[in-house]
Amino acid sequence: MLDDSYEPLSIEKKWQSEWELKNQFKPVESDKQFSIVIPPPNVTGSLHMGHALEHSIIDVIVRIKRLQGFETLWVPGTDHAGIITQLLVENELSEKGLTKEDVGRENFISKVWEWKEASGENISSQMKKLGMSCDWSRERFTMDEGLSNAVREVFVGLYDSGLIYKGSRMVNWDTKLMSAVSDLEVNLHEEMGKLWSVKYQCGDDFITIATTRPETILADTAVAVNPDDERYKKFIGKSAIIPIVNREVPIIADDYVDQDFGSGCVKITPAHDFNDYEIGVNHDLEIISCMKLDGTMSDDEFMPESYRSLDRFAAREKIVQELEELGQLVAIDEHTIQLPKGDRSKSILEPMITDQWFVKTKELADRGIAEVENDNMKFIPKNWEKTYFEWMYNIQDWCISRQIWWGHQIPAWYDDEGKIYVALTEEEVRTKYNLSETIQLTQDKDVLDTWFSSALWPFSTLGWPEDSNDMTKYYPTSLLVTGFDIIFFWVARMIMMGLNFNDDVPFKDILIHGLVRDSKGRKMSKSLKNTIDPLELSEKHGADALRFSLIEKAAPGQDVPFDEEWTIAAKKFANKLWNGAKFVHMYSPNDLQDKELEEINCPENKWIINKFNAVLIEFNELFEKYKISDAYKLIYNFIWSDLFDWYFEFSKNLINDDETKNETMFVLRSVFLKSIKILNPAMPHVTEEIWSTFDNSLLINNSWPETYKESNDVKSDIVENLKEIISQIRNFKATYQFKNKDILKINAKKEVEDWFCKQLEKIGNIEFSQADDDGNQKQIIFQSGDLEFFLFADDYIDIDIEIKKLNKKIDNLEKTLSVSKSRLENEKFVQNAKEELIQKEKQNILDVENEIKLLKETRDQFSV
RNA sequence: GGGCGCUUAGCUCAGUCUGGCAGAGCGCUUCCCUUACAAGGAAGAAGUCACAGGUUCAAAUCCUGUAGCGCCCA
Repeated sequence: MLDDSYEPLSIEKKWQSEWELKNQFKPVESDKQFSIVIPPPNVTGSLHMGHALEHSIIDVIVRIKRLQGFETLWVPGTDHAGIITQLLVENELSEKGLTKEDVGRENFISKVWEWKEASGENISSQMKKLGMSCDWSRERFTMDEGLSNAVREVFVGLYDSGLIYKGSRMVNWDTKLMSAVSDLEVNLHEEMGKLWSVKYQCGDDFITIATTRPETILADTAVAVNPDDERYKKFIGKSAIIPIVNREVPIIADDYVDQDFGSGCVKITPAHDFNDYEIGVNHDLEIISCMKLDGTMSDDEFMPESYRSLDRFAAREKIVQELEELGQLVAIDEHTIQLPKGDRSKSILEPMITDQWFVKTKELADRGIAEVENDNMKFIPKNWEKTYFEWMYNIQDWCISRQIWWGHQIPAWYDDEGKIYVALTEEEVRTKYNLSETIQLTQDKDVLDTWFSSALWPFSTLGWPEDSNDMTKYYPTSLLVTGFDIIFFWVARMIMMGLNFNDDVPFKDILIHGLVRDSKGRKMSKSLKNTIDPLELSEKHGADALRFSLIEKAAPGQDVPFDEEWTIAAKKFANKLWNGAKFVHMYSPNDLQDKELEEINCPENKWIINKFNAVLIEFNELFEKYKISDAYKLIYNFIWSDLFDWYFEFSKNLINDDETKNETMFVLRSVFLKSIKILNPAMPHVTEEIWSTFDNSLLINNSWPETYKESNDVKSDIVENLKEIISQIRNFKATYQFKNKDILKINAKKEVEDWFCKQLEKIGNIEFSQADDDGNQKQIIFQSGDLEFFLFADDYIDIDIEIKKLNKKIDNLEKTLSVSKSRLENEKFVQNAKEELIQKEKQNILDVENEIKLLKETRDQFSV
């Protein structure tokens, strides 16, 4: 039996261990499969609201598919988050006064693994507390042996087919991490900076350039003007002298120069700016670097000694000062600049020319585009495919090497002369390239971008490159659920890799969810102190409540401005279910016989069954379209209003009557339990607990409910009229300050069936009276459909108030009537509108006219 | 500069694809501890569907434009 009150925490714990113990999260063999991989959270992370939302959506889908009889697999796991994890362990070391260089690469890596063993289970255990039904036996980590093999295999495969190359290119360089980072990991911050105007000598004349980065003047190798700029035409082809280093550089013409920006004349520093680099290459300029990888000025010969090894920002101040002393600083203006900062380190990034590994993306992207264009993969909502296309059409080669230690070390080896050999292992290199044992080989020190291994996730987690059973069964996966913020980082790359190595898409549907924001719609961030801890919420209100409150609000692609009120409301709903279950037990004993629908005779029972059918059908349709929030709002309203508020009340009266008792007990229990089933994927714990008090089986592996055989009996429609009459009576009572339990004496205008009278008497708290209507007494009328009831007004009310109320109603109805009439009077409407609609309009006029007539009669008799 | 969204009740949002009398939850007001449930029940108030044009018999919905807000990419 159920406890008196609903206490989520204890039942949630109980069912979580029960399900796992009974292996309920593993796929059960079937002829149809549903598979999904988790977007792997960072191993360093802890669960935030975004995860809670994403996982709740996935879990609902997974649990529904499971109930629908699919062989359902949800693979969990985490990624190794190269940069963050390394920083984290470095910080731990620095507390002991050590650097990673002090302990050495090998020791450092084992320290990271130690950390992972100790703290890497955080997210998974938090997910378990929320009841996520992943197959934990298949949990994966991107640094696992199998996944590392997949990474090497893919690297070698791409290299051998010419899709990976190594080259000296300008990349975004993080001077703090001492590593390259990807274009995507650059965040531009708009900040107030300065624009310095500096004049360079040019023969006897001067030419003034404008720059936001004066410290790079030391590496200038040209000055550029726009070829159409009349002011500077005479300078083109001449040379200018770079101050301080006194380097003579050419003055070139290039369309890139904006005549209206600054002086219309720019310095060109190919080694320190992406645009300048391109110009440098086009004009065959000398490329000189003035900065070392750690962001201090270089020690090269040309560098004045006082600048050598000076930090880049100190160098800026010094050079400005020196230019001023030289009289070459013309002006300093305020200027907003876009500062590129590292996504992880937050330090200001520096464009640097370095040797890096790249994936050639064009060819891979073309195929990824085609597969979405031809609908082999669908974005939901569809408009996100534009974002995807936009990026894929303009894709740049992907810099995949990182100069850090934690990650997949690149499977490339060099001989003494620096020649590159690529294979899975050193041994294979020797075989593949036929190298003798005497040749010394050293492996590339760099590791791969974490996203490189994440890109393989939908197949590396299924055992690829081994020819595994899981691969055959579960690839391509059915669905990916993720946020729009990683369409580029992750989704696009998975698509490219999946297609290239498996000749098939990695997933068929891509369901995009929004961002969880605070209740005012602001992004959640630590600095705003508006973050919410999902685990805390779950402990306060229950995991079911948290899950339901997220599910109910998460329309595809829409942001979720979250409010704890929702979770509180969802907990109230769970509590309501709890009490509803107690009600069902009380009115319907457990040893009940199953009944066929043909034996159901009561209109009230038919009514709830028809309602349920309609709800289930609509729920299924919404679910197929991934409109999960709408689907659960629908069942929520059905359970609370139709089932609990109305049907439970009807059923009390039916069960009190021996004739209608048995079938009602059956319908009550059956509709309740089917509803619980639909709810189960969203609120798995409380529904399982309730189920367990009715049935010995588990709900989690039960089957998805089916509709009852349709009952077309129009009598069940009269239940709607009954509800309306009851509402009108209650409204009357509320208006005139009667207590609900005050019994009103009501007359029926014409004969109504017994069942109807009984329900009306009990639920409406009225009593039928046979009082004669002599036609002279004022009446209050309750009317719905063609049913009419009345009471004698003088017995109960203030006539004036009632007249005002009636007039308001009549006004409203007349408005409606005139709309309908004007339509029908409109020839074009009659010609163009569907016949069905015209009929509906005609019927509507009759109904409304009738209603107005009644109201007017009532009013007129009051006015006498 | 390019792209994508959003603007509907006090709040948060459905509804827009596929045109047919404006919806939900929360909040608010009033009444009620009625034997499943006060974590509850009943009743009620509340909207120029951002604005301006257009198409149509009919527009929150389709088209054009404007304004405000947000996000992404340069």
